[in-house]
Amino acid sequence: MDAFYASVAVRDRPDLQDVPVVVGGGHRGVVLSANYRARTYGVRSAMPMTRARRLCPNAVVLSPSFETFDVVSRSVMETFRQVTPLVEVVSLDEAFLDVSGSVRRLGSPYAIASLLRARIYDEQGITCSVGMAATVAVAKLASRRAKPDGIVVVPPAAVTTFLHPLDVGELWGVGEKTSDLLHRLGLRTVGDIAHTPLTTLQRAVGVHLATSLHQLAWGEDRRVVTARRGGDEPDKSMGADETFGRDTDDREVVLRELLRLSAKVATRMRAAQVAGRTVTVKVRFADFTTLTRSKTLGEATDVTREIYRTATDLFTGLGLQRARIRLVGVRVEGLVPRSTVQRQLVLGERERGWPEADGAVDRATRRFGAAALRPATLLGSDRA
DNA sequence: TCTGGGGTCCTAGGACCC
DNA sequence: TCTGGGGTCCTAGGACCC
Repeated sequence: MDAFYASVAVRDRPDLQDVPVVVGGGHRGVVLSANYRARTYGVRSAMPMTRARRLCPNAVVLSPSFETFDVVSRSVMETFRQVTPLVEVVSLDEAFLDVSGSVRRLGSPYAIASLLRARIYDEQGITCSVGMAATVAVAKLASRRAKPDGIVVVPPAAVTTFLHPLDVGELWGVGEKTSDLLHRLGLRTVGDIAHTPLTTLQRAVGVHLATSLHQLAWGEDRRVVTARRGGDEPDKSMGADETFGRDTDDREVVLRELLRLSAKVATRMRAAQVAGRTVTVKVRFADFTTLTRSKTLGEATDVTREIYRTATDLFTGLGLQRARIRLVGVRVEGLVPRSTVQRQLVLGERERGWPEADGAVDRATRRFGAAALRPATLLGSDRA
């Protein structure tokens, strides 16, 4: 989809059609999506909202509505599945389709792309762009070239001609840091990567990335499209973090936030019927430096109190003195199905304890809403 | 009022086991 | 003529993706 969140947000607001629109906001947020009008001012995704407002003071800022994005996304994916069952959902607004089996029924790949774009525009009122190639990686790059509202085909014979002039940063797996590193080494284009000895590349960016980049630079990509929906595979970790409205050095404020985040994560884990062994706490300071501390428990847990206790131990272990803290986070890794963990009986432990309390909280909030029941420490932490 | 929140994967060192 | 090799697990940090 082109500028997905922004497109959906303005879809029912014709008055905003030719106005710069930015989806994002929050007190210290970033741009989640900007329509093409806003982009002419230099506004980009992931940019701090402060900067976006400075670049484009007359932009209309809309809050994201993920429920709506989710609904639109699901229908778009269903439309894709009418063309081929081989739809690999990458994110809310992106998917790979293997249409090789649909050609006889629906015509050339180009015709299929046109059909899809027309259907999605009719049904959802938003535009999308399609890249077509014999490999997933090249199709992805082609789709970027096709934006907005277009189609780009890269036939097999044209792959290296298409790839080699591109900046190294275009390749999947090359972000800002690696791009800078490669540029410093004089490697600016995908062609440069292709013509650099693999060993040289490996010394620069590590064996794994080097091998993958070298292959991609020559258009080699063994990945196949696998029919997959978002959330098909179980999560390996679940976490939550939050940036404070303003930096804090108040230990009580931090601990309260750790409790809120622990409860949020544990609730999600119980809903998904998983438990995890490793608890990680993340702390970001006012200067944006970030550290993590983790602890692996003897057995997996989904108990709010156990996650919280581990998180506070880890935080306390840092021995911070009046540090200005910007963000804290809690993550649980090593998730396994709840049914596979057998709770160890601890000598002297109550027959009923925190796990039962969690169960009661879950049942109450299912019936009466998330605001129905919460630790007293967290009362008054929002307006509910 | 610079810089969100949800994830995954890789690297590297050290402990520990056989 | 000091101390191998292979493996797993844990921890911390970092890069990347959407």
